[in-house]
Amino acid sequence: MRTAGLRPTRQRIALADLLFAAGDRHVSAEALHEEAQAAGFSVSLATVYNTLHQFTEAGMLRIVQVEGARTHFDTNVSDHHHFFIEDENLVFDIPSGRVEVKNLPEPPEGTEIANVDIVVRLRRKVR
Amino acid sequence: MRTAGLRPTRQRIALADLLFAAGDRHVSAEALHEEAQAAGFSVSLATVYNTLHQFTEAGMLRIVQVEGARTHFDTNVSDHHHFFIEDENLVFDIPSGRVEVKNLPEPPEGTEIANVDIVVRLRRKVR
DNA sequence: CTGTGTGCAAACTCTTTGCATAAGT
DNA sequence: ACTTATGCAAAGAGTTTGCACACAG
Repeated sequence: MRTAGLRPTRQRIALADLLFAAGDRHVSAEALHEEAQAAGFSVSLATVYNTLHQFTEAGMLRIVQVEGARTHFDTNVSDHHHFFIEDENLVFDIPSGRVEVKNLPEPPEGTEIANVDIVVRLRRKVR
Repeated sequence: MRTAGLRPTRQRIALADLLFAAGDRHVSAEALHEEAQAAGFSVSLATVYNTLHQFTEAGMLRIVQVEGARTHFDTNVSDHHHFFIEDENLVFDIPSGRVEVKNLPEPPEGTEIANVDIVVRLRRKVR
């Protein structure tokens, strides 16, 4: 954290604990905020946003934009793709190395590919 | 339009004209609203939103969610994917039939794939 | 005429910002 | 002490909604 030029404040440490304790996670700012409250320490929502963005700039998180409005932050910063269950606001990784994209067209004149995002939208089976 | 159970009102007709006159288009509500104003007939932004959603439900448009916040509506309702130039808010189709996804993993127990969206994010080459 | 559509403004959701206070080093 | 972070509340962007008036059938 220090190497990223970020002061290890209480709030940042607490949020980092929540984020990186378990394996890969996908959180929205609001979800993380609630989680922090539930865990008993108070952080303002604004600070959660700030912190998430600072972590993102430091390369510790990446942003996954799977739906309008809400932004999801992913603790897995390697190159991979996502499942998304619409009705539940749930994002999770597609096991990496599995998906392969073939025949990507050349990008138009004067542009280059920044990255390729694949989102597989899921729905619950109604039985 | 009538077959979709939608009354062909002035506003709807005018918006449909703008949308379907030329080939495939990708518009945001705001962009279409401005375009209507520029074309000399007044439609309220709320009506543009309503109309776009009604057209979407009628299967005449599809929603492309490539970035946070803004929603893009696509007049090409066939199965295809998109290029997106971030800094210009520009969405356009990847020539269909070209891209192919291999090795898609099985969706988790109890879910099924609703659809697969591929967004190729582009950036302008700086020369 | 009757019912659906439109326009306006207010409400809403998610996110960002400004500024005084608090906390790290 | 000096500087950077935090918290709050207000502002902002995009979208939706409620309700009176207008218009298509």
